[in-house]
Amino acid sequence: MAPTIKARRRKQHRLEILTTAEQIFARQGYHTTTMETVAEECGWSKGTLYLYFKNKEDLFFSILIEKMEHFSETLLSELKNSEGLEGKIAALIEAQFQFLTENKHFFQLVIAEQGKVMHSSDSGLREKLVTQQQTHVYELSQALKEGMPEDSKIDSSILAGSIVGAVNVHQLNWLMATDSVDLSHIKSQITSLFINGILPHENN
Amino acid sequence: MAPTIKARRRKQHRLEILTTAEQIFARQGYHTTTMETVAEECGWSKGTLYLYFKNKEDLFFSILIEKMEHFSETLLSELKNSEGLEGKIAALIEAQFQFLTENKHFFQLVIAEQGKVMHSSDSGLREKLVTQQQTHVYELSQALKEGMPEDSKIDSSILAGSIVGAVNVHQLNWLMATDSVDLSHIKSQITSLFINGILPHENN
DNA sequence: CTTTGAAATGACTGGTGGGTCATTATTTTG
DNA sequence: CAAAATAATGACCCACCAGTCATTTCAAAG
Repeated sequence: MAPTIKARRRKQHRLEILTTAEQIFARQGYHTTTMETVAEECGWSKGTLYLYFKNKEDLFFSILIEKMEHFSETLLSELKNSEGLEGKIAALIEAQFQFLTENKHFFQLVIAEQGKVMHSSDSGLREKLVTQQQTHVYELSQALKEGMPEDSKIDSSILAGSIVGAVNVHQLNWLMATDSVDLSHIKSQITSLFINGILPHENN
Repeated sequence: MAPTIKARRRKQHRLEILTTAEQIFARQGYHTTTMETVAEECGWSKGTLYLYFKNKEDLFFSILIEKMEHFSETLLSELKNSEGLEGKIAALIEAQFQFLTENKHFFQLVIAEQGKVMHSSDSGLREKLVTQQQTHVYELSQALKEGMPEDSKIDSSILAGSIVGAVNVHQLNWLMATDSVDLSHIKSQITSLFINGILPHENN
């Protein structure tokens, strides 16, 4: 139990760096952010960063991977607690918007730095994140499937992907918009859209 | 009429550069592509590129802006030629996938380099492209509106955005996938999803 | 064939920023 | 308190590349 105290401080420092770096990367983008800047904003010196992360890419991917895990777990638990396909879809959309408003910076990163992920020089890190994202959508689709009849003609993975994509676009709009956007309106519209399609129905 | 011959050659050269650069940017990403590489692949020398484009960003944004225009026009004309909301939605989805298969590189750029656009140092170019993208979705939503009843509860701009987003996700999957993906299956699933929602209906 | 001006070249430069490591500060241990 | 171990520092190095410009090539005109 002796290492606990030192290890704990290390974890804490690491987390501080991750949190600060996340904000800066989100604000300035990966390439225009320097390790020097991150260090300053953290209150450490540049060299110290390299005691916690192998290099700039490692720092960047650590942010994405660790937060993505949290995000994924949150969504899945919401899905499991909801009944029926309609309920699950509503919960999925709701949870994504909820997470967005609490984690603006993270979403800015995910959306803006897709290219950084695709063209990373560290194939190990890239693979890890890509796999994680695929697993994420797969698990969503499995959770949705639980609410679907056996003989449904709907491909649950396409459904999951479509919902994620539709939500993403509006999240991006919201993040970039200068004027205010009514998120709850968007939320209910999308939900109704996926449940009812364009056919005239009673609205929620 | 004397300048025509020279001007035409210039246009032609410019286009060759744009086309080649598009491929390289798509393959390697913006930041890992050097002007030297572009020049080599074009069969020109580096200095020559600067006779046609002010700088690297100008080259990059020119690709996006000029092709986006083409893309937008194509979609709109397809929408105008389709009857009814269902027809328009089907046409929109169809046209996007069609354009995708004919312009892989362009979509890779659009998806991967969102961050480059957001964090560009040239605010003029950035504004221009962002406005263009907003206009694009707005025009799509107006075109969809033509097929909608006056009193519809559906917000056409949210509908347009959602379709674009849903399609994007699957396009991204297709672009990154190592194994083959059945695009036509995805196409018909998405179409049916937006028209019917998740409710059991007769399928197309 | 010569002249003239536009087009093309590519060696060179200057700024940048990731990553290192010898040195210094701090903490722990004996 | 001293010695040893650990943490933190930041000046420095160097690879990289966008952009330049003096020089050369080419083509058209006379």
